[in-house]
Amino acid sequence: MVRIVDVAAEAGVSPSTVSHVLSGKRPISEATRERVLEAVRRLNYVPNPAAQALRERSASAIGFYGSDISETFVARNIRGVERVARHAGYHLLFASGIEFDYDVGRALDFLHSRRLDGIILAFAFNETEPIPFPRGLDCPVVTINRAVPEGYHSVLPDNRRGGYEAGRHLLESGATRIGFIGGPPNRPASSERQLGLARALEEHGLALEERRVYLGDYSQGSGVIGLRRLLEADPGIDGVFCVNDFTAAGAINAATQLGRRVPEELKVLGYDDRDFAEFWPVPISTFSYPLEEMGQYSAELLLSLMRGDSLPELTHYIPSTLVRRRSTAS
Amino acid sequence: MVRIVDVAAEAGVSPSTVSHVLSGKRPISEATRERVLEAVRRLNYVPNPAAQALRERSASAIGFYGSDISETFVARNIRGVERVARHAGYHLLFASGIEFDYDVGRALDFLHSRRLDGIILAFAFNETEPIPFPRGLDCPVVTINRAVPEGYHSVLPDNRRGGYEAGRHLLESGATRIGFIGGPPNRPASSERQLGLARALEEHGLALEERRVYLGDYSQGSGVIGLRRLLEADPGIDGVFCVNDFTAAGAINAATQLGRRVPEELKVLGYDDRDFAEFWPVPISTFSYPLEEMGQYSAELLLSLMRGDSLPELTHYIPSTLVRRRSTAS
DNA sequence: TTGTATGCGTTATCAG
DNA sequence: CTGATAACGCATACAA
Repeated sequence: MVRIVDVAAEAGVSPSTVSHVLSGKRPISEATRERVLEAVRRLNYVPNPAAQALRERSASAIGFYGSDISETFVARNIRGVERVARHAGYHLLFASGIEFDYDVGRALDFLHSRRLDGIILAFAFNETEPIPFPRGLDCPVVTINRAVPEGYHSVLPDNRRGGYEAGRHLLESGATRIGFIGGPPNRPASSERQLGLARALEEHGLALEERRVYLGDYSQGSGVIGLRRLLEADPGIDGVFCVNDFTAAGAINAATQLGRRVPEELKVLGYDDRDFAEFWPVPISTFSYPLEEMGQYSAELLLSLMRGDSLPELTHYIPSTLVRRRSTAS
Repeated sequence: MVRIVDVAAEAGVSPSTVSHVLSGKRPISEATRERVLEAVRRLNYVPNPAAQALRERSASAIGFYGSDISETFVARNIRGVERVARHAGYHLLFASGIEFDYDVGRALDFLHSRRLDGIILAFAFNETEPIPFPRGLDCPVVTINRAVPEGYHSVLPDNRRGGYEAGRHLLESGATRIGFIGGPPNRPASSERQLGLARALEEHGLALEERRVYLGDYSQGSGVIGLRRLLEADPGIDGVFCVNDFTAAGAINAATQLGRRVPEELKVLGYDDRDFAEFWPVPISTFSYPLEEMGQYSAELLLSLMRGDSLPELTHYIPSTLVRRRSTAS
């Protein structure tokens, strides 16, 4: 492996000159500069990152913890993170929750043992549960899609607003007896969307009636069952907001089987903009997240923190965007 | 940050003793051993990885290049890789193709600059194109889902066999006039599945007739168009093998619109086992890949290579598994 | 504008 | 069984 001294010898200068040429941290005469750069090129010199890290007390690396990388949303976050990180000269060290039995504490210890300059934690939507959260970390941390008690900065989708816009959209498309098929009651993503929906209805002088709410488990199956239950409770329902596209797909399937035409007799609105939403037999109206942007934003946040900036707001809400398709056409 | 000398002081021994206790590379008396371990615990000592890397000439890190991490398949590969890598004490450095405009060479240079001990390249299925492949790397490399000219080891799905089994399955479920909706002609995944299908038909005394083949672009839309074309060319078609589930979904949509009942009048078989295949209005029979296992296997391969083993076969085929659902029920 | 010398924290060689 | 010491490759404080 070629070292800085080799380059120095080749260029006929001292190692420190080579170092300074490369870092630009002190003035160098154009002549020697050229010579050094030429030598670097000729020998194909790349600084040894371990030596740099040892010397600089910084690995130039950011840790990315993805609770479940095989979940598209987490995977898309990482793209945004990567773009910003690499641009700033940082590498990404990867750790997934699955390998640590979703024990964030252990995963963080692991990342931490690598002396990273910062850590980003990206969580899947609809995820299983509270975070058994870590002890004191001595590097900046930003979380995506999960607010964390201890006051770390987090980047979150604005679920409340999404739910509100869902309500507005269903009302605008002509529905008046509107139901909700959600996830388990303890999941913020679901309950906040429900709250948003309720507010939109209230503003319109309507209530989100108890009997028109079914809480399932985010699955397609709970869309099927949920829709049946809702129609039993109130056969006049003409619009359903589903907590995600899986549930919406199930609801549409069930509606079709029961002979209710979507969207003519029943509007169905999903969330997440999964790939299949676009080409479902009845294309599903839904909300899409700016997932890469969320990754990007969180990385920018982290870089600020790493620079020592102290940023005021700890929670950063990112809006989702309504995607209009046939399932809610009026 | 606590260093090895601190631990040594705390335990009343020399740094070298601490090092040896931790590495187990030379005999240590039980007494000092205990004392050292106790000190390590008390001070919460973690060796500085940069110093280790500098000294050991190895970063204990593996590079993972994912051509497109937001593609579920690549994402699931990484899980298998991670499991094996971490178990062997390696960390994962991440780089995605998108950030390098899919220029594998540049991405590899990047990873390489980190002096990694090995590199895994995972490619998406159905991907855009030939690999502009890298110059001489001085560390072991294994690719997933893409054979590479220069003789690197690669782990590939057995598409030929998948196509063959698709043909057998369609025949067994009663179809005799069987068509194929594929991807672009230059994609090995598609053409190999087609070849496998053709062979299964031939063994049965049937031919995969030209007019019963439509080559699209892997999308849902090409399933729609493809099925129409196929039915125009031969209204008697009673079975279609689609190159993936998107295409199969489109084919089912089109069939339904044309009044052909699936599976009663037409069997449709997909590939990939996408999430929606399971709950498509007509659940889609398909093939699932052992994606994590492929990741695992490639990591094991890489570790062997890193140990200096020289392994004979360069290409390792992994079979996919038929998943029987309603779309091909007899 | 350039060069010399030191230390980052670890491991391993050599001596005891 | 244990300890002192050198070296890994770099960046910088200091000297010129």
